Amino acid sequence: VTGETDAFGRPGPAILAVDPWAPGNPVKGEMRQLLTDEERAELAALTSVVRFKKGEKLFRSGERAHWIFNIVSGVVKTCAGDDERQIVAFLFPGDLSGLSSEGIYINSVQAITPVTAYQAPVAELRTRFANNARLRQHVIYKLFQELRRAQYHAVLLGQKTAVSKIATFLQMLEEHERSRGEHAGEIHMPMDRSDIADYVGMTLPAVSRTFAALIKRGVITSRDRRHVTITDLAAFEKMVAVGAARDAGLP
Amino acid sequence: VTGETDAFGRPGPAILAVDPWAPGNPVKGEMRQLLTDEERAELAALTSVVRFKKGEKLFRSGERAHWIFNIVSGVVKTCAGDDERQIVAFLFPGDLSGLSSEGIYINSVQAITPVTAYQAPVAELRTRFANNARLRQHVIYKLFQELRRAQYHAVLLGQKTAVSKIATFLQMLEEHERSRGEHAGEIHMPMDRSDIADYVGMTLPAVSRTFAALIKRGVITSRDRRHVTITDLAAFEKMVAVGAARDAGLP
DNA sequence: CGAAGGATTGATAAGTATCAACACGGGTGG
DNA sequence: CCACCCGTGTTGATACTTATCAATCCTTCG
Repeated sequence: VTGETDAFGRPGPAILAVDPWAPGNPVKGEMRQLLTDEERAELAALTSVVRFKKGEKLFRSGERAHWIFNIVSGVVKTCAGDDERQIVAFLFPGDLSGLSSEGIYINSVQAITPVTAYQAPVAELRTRFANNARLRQHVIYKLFQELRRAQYHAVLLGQKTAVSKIATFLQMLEEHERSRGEHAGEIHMPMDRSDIADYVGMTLPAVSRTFAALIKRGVITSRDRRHVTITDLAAFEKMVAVGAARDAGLP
Repeated sequence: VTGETDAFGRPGPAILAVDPWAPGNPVKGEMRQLLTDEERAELAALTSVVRFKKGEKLFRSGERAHWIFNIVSGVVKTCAGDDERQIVAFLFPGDLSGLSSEGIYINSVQAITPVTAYQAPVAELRTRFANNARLRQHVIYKLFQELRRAQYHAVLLGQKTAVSKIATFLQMLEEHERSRGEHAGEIHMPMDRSDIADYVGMTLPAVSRTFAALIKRGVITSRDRRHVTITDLAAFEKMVAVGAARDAGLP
């Protein structure tokens, strides 16, 4: 294991999540690093660091689920089954990947930027689980988090108009950045238009048109294809699924 | 606590799920009761039985999350936020409900049939958690299960045509029945057309028309509004999201 | 500089949302 | 027991929106 470090310069796997039960977080909706430095060091002993180039696959649906991955840097897309046109989630640093059923991966996961990740063998992780109640608790927290994100994704997909979908998508990204203190007034989209289309349930041309429409109406401005800024917040929020972000306890 | 029993005549809370890691289940995709009789008895000591009439709400989004619910009989719908037109899941016996963020429920949950449920206080459940590693493990299994269901729901919502959505929805219900050994060649829909519309992201008239179209094409037959049978399996499967059910490891 | 993949834009047609009227069915009260 | 009534579901007509197919533009990388 090399000396891979996170954004705070600390080594070892990291799990970012909001506590599902404890009220009164310092900042509402802000995610915390759940693992202590000791736990991260302990887990680091099990794991190896792997790197993936943009476009490379971490694993495919149907393969034996030998590994759990923990994203350190970069972004990956999670596709349902092996159909790349069905994106069910984007994963960022601090997220876990490797969902399986009866020992078989049920997703295909692909890097959409250069990615660094920790890789832990499931078998050893399970024995480690047996001895570490706290770790299990943290995994539960993280799964709660993922469930909330999946629900919000469903809300997005349930929207009937293209502008609602794209606006909701942008709000997801903004809340995501905010929850990890990276909010800079500008929303960064690491994925390409085609990935956005597959995530929001639209075609690529429709996504392109919708961004153009939002810009034309003065709701957002775009520095380049991957950066947008919300310029008319009132109009923007009218387009977003009513109260969904707050109600869903994003992220 | 009264002597509430499950379908097998055993008392106490029940968690149904597929093991995410162990291969070689007796029947592929079949859910098991995760809790031992002893664990169920132990949990029963914490819980009380509650009953809800059709249409009654178990809890609302925004309320303090004091309780976790375990469905014993009946079906509930889980709505994102407090918007009843955003159904993110239907829950059946053996499922858990009470997802929260920072101590606040993020869903509104409503009975769509008469419902019996166990109700356990979160505070006590957390202390019980600390002493029972197995129980935590089971909760993790169940959350994996829910995550898979949520992903499959996203696949459904991502479908572009109405017949794909409805066919995928029917296949979800069929797989659901199959996974608990209730499959009888006929699919039962406990929810009304309006709930289906809110779940698949369509309007009520569109749902109605789509069922009519499937019947007219001879793909399904309908005994009454709540029971359908697939009569042309080949045509049916062509309408379903390609390979999604198998790939997603349903349920 | 050229090529290849990603993104935008255009024209057309298919499909669903919408609005509205009507049929059905189950429960209630006479 | 029957009639009525209200909630649920079906059906119809129209307008809007996005999927689709296709051509062009832009950008990035070799």
